[in-house]
Amino acid sequence: MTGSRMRYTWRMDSGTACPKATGPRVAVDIVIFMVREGRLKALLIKRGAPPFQGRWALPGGFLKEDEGLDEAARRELREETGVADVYLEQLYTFGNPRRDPRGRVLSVSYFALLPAGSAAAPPAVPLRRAENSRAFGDGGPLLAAGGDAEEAAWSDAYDPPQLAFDHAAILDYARQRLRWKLDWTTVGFGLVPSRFTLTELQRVFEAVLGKRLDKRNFRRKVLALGVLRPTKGSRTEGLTRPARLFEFSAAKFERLRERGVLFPF
Amino acid sequence: MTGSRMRYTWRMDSGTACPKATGPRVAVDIVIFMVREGRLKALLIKRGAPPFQGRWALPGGFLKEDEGLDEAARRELREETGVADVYLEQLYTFGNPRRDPRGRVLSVSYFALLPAGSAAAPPAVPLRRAENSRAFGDGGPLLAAGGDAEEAAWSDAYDPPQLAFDHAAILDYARQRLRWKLDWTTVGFGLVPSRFTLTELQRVFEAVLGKRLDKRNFRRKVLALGVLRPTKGSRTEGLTRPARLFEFSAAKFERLRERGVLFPF
DNA sequence: ACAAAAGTGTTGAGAGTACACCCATGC
DNA sequence: GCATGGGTGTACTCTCAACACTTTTGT
Repeated sequence: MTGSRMRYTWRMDSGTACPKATGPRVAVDIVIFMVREGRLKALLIKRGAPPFQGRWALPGGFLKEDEGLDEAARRELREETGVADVYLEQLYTFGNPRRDPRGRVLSVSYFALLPAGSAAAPPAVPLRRAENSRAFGDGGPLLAAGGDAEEAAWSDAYDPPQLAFDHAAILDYARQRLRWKLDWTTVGFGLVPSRFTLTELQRVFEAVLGKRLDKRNFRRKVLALGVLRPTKGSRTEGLTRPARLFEFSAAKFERLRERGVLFPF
Repeated sequence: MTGSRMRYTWRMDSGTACPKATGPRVAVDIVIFMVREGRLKALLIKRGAPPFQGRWALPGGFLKEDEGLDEAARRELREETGVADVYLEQLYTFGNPRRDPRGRVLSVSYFALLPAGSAAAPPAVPLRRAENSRAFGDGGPLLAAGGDAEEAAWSDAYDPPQLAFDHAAILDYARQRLRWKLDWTTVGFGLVPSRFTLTELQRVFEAVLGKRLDKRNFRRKVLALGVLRPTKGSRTEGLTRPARLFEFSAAKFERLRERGVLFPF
């Protein structure tokens, strides 16, 4: 048996004095992925307050009363990046009693996928010497509760700096999950804007998987899914032959669900 | 915006008077799977106290202070079934603010796999008219905090009775995850005792997938994994030719990890 | 005409699926 | 010797991986 044998007291009321709902605090942390410069990046925040002041950490904040988990994650996401309507999936809940030196804090972690080229996010900066400041400002990030001087930057997801708390494990896990799902589901389309060329899509897959793919095989496979619709448009990258723009066809989704190809959840 | 705009206050101390750690309460609920009578079953508990008194629910209880999530899940599992050292995996965290009528309760859900034929678990009883009483008794189940008259029974996992809270969704999700992982990982071996015949293993797979499998293909596939070692022993099921007993060879695991076949986590 | 990326087919290997008969044992 | 489950092999299909050249455009 560990030290505390106490069982929480339970009360039906909700908004009054203590002791009321006495549980651990719950943080919602998000791994926000995006492909930039041909690499998979994750958004990090520099903590402005102890503990781990000055350390990089995942964006996140505390769950509010009467707020759902997904809702909280979307709120954080919006606060950090200004985006809504992106792919968001719950990852795992980390609950080591010592993961936060301040006391008991669970972290319900999520991962989100931002389309390559999205605006409303901090510029890509080599994180080791990040000098960029906050590049957004509606509600302000919650993470450094009480802190100020924050920075946000896109870090290489495969080579992050030292992170606060157990955020390194969270990031690792998110990377793993993303890679795993990339092959068996359609999450990959979440990393690409609504209209994209097949080469762009391939670059995104390559960035996540960390290896080159064969152009012909990739195109065949992705087209065989039957969820891409060619548009009339094309995009000319530099001074060369224009590439056809495709878009994601939500209509053709259901066939895949049945095959179990889509997100299993 | 929802009603409460309050942000939790944060204090460094931990064990004193309130206001201290003010977060939602956190329950740990477990879907305990087992194959019996050729069907996939899940262990359910009849609630002895409101809310949902008399309703069936997943076994579970509240997270204790200073207790890790996995630790809590294992404790619950031990309390409900007496077993330890079985496959246990975190499933998902359910956080709808209205999921518990008493107030805010998160449910960190797990699923566990018990080897077919394990003792120390309630007898199989048609759940609709379950008459069996508690068949175990070290700490006693935590779930019906304050309740008494509990029962436990194995329900068909594909056709459960009406469940309390959002436990139906949790069970659904667990079934889905189990099925999904069965093909791509080695979780299936968690549902089988340490030594088993190939037919027993096949029956378990069939119960989970809900369909018949071809004997020859099944054997080829499962042997091709290279993680089964034939033992000297055999088991004679009834009055017929004895079947070879196999065991799981943990040694040959690592090859699979690399191929990504093992649990992705 | 040339540079630069877009686009396109074929072949071989391995995995999955469908399918039917002989074998060892207890009675 | 027979009933019962244990155990085995082959052919077809499909998916995946390897591999190189022609086309279109802007300069």
